[in-house]
Amino acid sequence: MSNFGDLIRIAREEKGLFLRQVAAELDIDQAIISKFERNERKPTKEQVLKFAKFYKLDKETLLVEWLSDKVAYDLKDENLADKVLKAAEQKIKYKKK
Amino acid sequence: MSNFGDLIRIAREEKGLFLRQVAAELDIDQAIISKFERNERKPTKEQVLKFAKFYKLDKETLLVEWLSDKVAYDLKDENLADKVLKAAEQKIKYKKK
DNA sequence: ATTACATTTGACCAGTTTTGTCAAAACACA
DNA sequence: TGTGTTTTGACAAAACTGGTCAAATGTAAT
Repeated sequence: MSNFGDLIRIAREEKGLFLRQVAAELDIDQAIISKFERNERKPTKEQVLKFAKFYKLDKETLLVEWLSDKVAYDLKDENLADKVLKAAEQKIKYKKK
Repeated sequence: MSNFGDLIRIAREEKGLFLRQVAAELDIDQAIISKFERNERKPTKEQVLKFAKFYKLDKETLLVEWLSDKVAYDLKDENLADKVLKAAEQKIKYKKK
């Protein structure tokens, strides 16, 4: 199962960059990026988009990864997760109309 | 499409109670309950359980309503909602193992 | 229109959580 | 040991939440 941290760590390693370099480029403290890569902290949406652009990753893929991490985290203690997701789906569908 | 606010408003009206009375009984400010009923504020989990008990509503139903409101709210601006929910479902399944 | 009561609104505060900064500690390895 | 990278943790600033209260608004009866 993938997650946001893995995606950006792999992307960075593939490009052979150091945290320091990415930090300078994106203007985000390298300690924070280290935490993002280990899923210890959640980035903001703006940061997600910065990573997508810089690493040339698909924006949508990265956003989905990030948002689903968040949702999964919110529901982590809930044994009702399945029902909740189904109900949420209905609500979102309904709102679209 | 139902939501948490509607459920507790209907329950209160069926019992013919005023906000003031419910507020006193549950020890929650009546202004806040008013906001819960209009979905202007989200209650805490403890408050959800208080309502379930007081109105004799099914705990699980109310919790699902509350959590799915929250998830739907988080995804309200995202046209990726479907993908996000599917991904979140996988992540939750995966974690259970 | 005035009274009486219920609900809603909005300003404010306090406590919590989130985000960012930094330097020191830990790690890797020549 | 020395050099460079990553991780950790303490701290502060900013953003978000939840609660309190009083004033404003709504509603119905007289």
